[in-house]
Order: sequence, then C-alpha cells, then structure tokens
Amino acid sequence: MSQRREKLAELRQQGIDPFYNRYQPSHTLAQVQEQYSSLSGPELEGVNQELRLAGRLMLVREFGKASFCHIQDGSGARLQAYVQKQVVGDEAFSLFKKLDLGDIVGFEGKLFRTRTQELTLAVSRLVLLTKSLIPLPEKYHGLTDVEIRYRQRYLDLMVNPQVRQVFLQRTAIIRLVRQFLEARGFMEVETPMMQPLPGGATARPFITHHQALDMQLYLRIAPELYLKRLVVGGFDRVFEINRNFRNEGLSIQHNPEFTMLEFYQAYATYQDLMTLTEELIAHVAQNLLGTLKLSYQGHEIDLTPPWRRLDLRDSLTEVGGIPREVVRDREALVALALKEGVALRPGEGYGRALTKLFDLLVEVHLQQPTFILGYPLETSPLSRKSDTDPEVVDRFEMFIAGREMANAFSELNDPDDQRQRFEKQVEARLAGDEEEPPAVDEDFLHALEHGMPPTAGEGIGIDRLVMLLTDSPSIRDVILFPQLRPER
RNA sequence: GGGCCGUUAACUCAGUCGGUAGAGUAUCUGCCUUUUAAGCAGAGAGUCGUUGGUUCGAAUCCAACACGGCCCA
Repeated sequence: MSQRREKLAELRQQGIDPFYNRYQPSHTLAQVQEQYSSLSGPELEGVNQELRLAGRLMLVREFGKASFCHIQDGSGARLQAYVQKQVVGDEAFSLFKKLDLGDIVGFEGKLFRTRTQELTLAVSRLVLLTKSLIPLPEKYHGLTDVEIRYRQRYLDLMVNPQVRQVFLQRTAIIRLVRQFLEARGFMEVETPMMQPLPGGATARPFITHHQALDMQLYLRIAPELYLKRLVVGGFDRVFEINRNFRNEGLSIQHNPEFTMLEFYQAYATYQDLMTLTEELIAHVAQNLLGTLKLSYQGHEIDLTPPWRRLDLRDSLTEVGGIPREVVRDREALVALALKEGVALRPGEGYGRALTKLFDLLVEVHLQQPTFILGYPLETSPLSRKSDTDPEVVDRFEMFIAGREMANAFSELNDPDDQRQRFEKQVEARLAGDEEEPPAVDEDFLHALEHGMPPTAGEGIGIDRLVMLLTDSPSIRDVILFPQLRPER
C-alpha cells in the first residue's frame, strides 16, 4: 500500500494527474459487447471505428513489449484490451506498466479479434483516470469473507458479478411492483417515517427526539395508519414502498430497517386482494425471470395462480398434525401451546395459541404459495370482523417457501370498534408488553370518524420477495448495507 | 439471552504431537509482442482477532472478551 502511495507521488512529480478530471467514454463496455460481439475480425476491420472507453483495471497479463488487460465498467461488462509499446509509445507504455489492478483508466483505440477470437481493443492512447491506493481482492477466488462483503459492499460489487446481479434484480422487482400497481390506478405516496405514536403493527420501535419541538418521536414500524388517513381523504388507491424500522434482533430474515410495500384499495375486500396478490407476484416473477416456476434453496416453487387457500385452524390439523378436536377445544389448545413452550401473556388465550402453534408447526412447511385465512380477532387489532363469525377477522397471510410474504385484511373502519381495540392494546402495554402502542391514536380515530370507505389493505415484505426471486438465503444478501455491529 | 463454528500476509487458504510462520494471488525486480487465473526466475510483505493464563517454549492448550456466521429462544 505504501508502494502505491509512492507511485502516486511519482506520478504527480511527472506531471500526471492521478485523479483526472473529465473523460467521456463513447460507449459503455456493455454497449461495446452488445454492438460488436457478433462481428468477425475482418468485419471489425471494415467498421474501423475509434472508441473511447473507460473502466477499472481488473486483470493484466504482461509480456515484454505488449500487454493484455481487462477493464470493467459500471455497465458490469468487461472487455479485453491490448497495449503495445510500439503503438502507444515509450512514455505511455511505461505509465501502463506502472498501473495497478484497481486503477481506473481511459483507453482509446479500435476493436479487433485475437488469435483466439476474443473481442479486444487495440489501444492507441491511454490515460490514468483514477489511481487506486488499495489492492483489489484476489482475481480468482474473489472476496468471500462475508463480513468484508457486507462492510465494504463496494468491493463485493466490484469483484462478485452475481452480487451485482442480485441488486440489479432487486431494483427491477421494485420497478415491476410499481408498474403493476400504477397500471391499476394506485398512487404512490410518502408518509411519515417519524411518528409521534408508533402504530400499524406490533413491534418495539426505535425512539428519537426532536429538539425544536422538544418531543419524542418514533421511527415508524409501519405506514398503515397514515395510508388509511389518505383513504379517508379520498385517495382511494394508494401505495408506499419504503423503510420500516423495528427494534428487534437480527437474523437471516430480519434487519432492523427493511422495505415494505403497503397498499390500500377502497371498495375492495381481502378476498379481492388475494387475486390481486397472485397477479402481482406472477407479474413480477414472469417479467423478471420469464417463468412462474422457480427454485428457492433447492425447493421447486410454482407461482402459477390460483394459490392454495387454507383456514388457519385447518392448517394446524392438515399440516401441523394436531387432531381437529384439539384445535377446536379452546382449553386443550392453550394447554398444547404451553406445552410447546409458547409464552402466553396476560389476556392472551386461544387466539394467540392458534397463531403461535401455526408459527411453530405449520409455517415452515408452506413451501408452495398459500393463503392462510380465518385469523383470530385477538391478534388482529386493525382488521374488520367477519360478518359470519365474530371471533375471526377478514384477513389473510400469504406464505411462500415457509415464510410470511404478505399480510392483508379488510380494514376496520368502525371508529368505536377501533377505539376499543386500541384501548385493549394500551392495557397490554401497561401490563408490560413493550411491543404495544403507548397510547390510543386519537388522531387516527378522529380520521375514521369522518368515515373511511370499505377498504382492503395489504403489506408485502420487499426484502423477502427479493430473497425468493433471487434465490438468496439471507436478507443480508438483498440489502446493500445490512446492519452490523461497529468494528472495533 | 443460550449453544456450536470461525478469525493466520492486501485477498484465498495451509499450518501435523506445543519447538520462533507457509503456499497461491496481489506488489516489486529481471526475461517475454496474440494472452485467457498467461509463463519462467528472484525479492519484500505477518501484533497468527484482543487480553490474560498454563509451559523452558503457544498460531497450536485453557479462560475471558471482541467481531462474524449458523442454530435455538
């Protein structure tokens, strides 16, 4: 490294600017590959076009008076270049010999094909654009240390093309989601990330403080209550793709900040959203991968609609293997939950036992896309009660590859019912449950009192969707800068 | 929070039974004008994660801690 510093000083002494200012390439390397890869050597000679290219020096094979090297640019493509002393001159050639892997260079020249038919730029002029002071990871094995990959993602992106591919796909997925929703009349909005009361989910929030207002603010755990205010205001179809923050542990599936899609559609029910979800995911997969059949960590998954719909209690029997009579017997089921190690908090009972046993015994087995229906009222404080069964709500969760991918319901729009449920949450909070909101959201209730049309809403975890569609085992593989402890 | 695994040169990794540190890549020097991880010859490069302990002697054994990974709660 000190050697590179010395080179830097040497270059400056020779009047060469190691951080060159303006250099405009005529083509990206991807464009070069695309336009010329089908042309033969003689055809390239016929074209005889002078190109001006730039990229990072990734590989050099030196001979006495000539050199082959590979450059790579932001388009992700590489191109071989051939630098001959006889062509570029003594001065430029000795500069070239002093370059290090990782330096960013500008090359001018014409394309030809080598003896082995590789498309190659015959360099006639070269310029050092940016000196790199730190050596690149190894050219063959690349960078595999996951800690360095996450902490110095730029290195990971430079040398691991498949990583670059995942993040290109992530962006494509979000674009396809937008495209799908916009085509159906949804409007994208942005709602507060800093909220005076954390709501819309059950989770421990991050707390911050606003100096000028001298007030406590929470980083949002969900945008839900603000998006519903917008539905009250007459935006009948809204969506937001943005970050949520939850003050919880990290795992292969959890990062403290993660990206969520939430959307709300007035005059729709959760039933409508099942169809919409199938269409949305199919649209994204089809356009991204060209197929609805994919492999996730060795499991074959078929996204072709319609997907299985299964009642929560039936799933405990059919997938979880709990006898039907136990599932229907409130006391027996709570006893079973306790036996399985479920911690039931005060006020929690049958409903909590159902969902916890589901998490334990059913969830991981739902490899193929599955809608689970019939969620208990007890664990669904924002959902509309079923018209036929007051103990369950009009809600579904959707699972693929053993993971929750979506949560949706017909929204509770009765302000008095909502108030009672908020009050119950606050009670639980006072009893010590820090995942519940500290106060009733009066402002939201006031909005509901103005009247929210019958509406259905849904949240889809974007990171998990990206994991599924890119066959990534960890959420850290789909977040550019995942949260890590600071290095010491 | 608990358990298991990992941490050695810039990168990828060896390191036997405890005996003063090794390879490849990268870098530097020399040779080489169509290579494909080019090749050949040579050189420099290390707080063996940190701190203690055991020992005549520790990368190696023990403990604590740090960071990371996986599993569990």
